Amino acid sequence: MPDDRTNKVSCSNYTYELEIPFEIFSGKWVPSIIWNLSKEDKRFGELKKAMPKVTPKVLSQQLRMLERYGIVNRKAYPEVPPVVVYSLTNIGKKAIPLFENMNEWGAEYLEIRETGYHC
Amino acid sequence: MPDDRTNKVSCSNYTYELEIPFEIFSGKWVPSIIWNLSKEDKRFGELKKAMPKVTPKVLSQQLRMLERYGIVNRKAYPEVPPVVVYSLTNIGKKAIPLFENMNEWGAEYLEIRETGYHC
DNA sequence: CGGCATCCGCGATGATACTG
DNA sequence: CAGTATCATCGCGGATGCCG
Repeated sequence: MPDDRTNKVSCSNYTYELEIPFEIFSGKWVPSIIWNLSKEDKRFGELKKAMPKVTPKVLSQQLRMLERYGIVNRKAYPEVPPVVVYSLTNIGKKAIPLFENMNEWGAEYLEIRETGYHC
Repeated sequence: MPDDRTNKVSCSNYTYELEIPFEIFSGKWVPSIIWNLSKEDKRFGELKKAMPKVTPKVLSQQLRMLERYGIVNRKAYPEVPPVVVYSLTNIGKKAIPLFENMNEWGAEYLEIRETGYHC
């Protein structure tokens, strides 16, 4: 987690910069969140609808965490009922290609390991 | 975890193939393991030396898991004292670019977020 | 609608000691 | 050298309920 006051990750606690994305993206629902937001900005309820198996509490938690990390923007409109729109920040958007590559690798992995395997 | 008998991940339990790499690479020390093995094959003790903060138990656990997923090869030579060499499989090697990209993104992230930040 | 407060279980990780 | 055995811990994530 980022520092409480600065919301920044500490500089020197890593052996490789590699550990930073693994720390940031390690939440159970983070990949799905970013995957969804990469297509379009979404309201809390829309995200929730796209991810039926996550509870609101945990979804909210992970969104807040991503916000502190500077990966997502949270924009709240003070209306009744409330409207809250989440979007990816610039650095967040720069992570999208990573996720696309991961997705490709995942497909390749399945292909290699599941060939001839009845599903 | 892979199926007990086939050691294969199930075909249909994923919303996106994206979830597969996140499942496989989610172990706390997995990034370091793969990062190390991407440079050269290594014996258990060499890996342990390169990762001072992991206990042998957990290192062994995560190596076994990666072996079941088909990411690493384990080659044991029946000598005294024993020699065990770990290496990346083909599909494991195909993940190296992903890790390099993650590393780059991590560096970029630090640069953006830590500019002007005293470490 | 978009949360937060509270309680809780469990799996992943860690510490320590021991072994073929 | 390359692990296993045992026990302890700890925090993520889930369930439920309430609120502005």
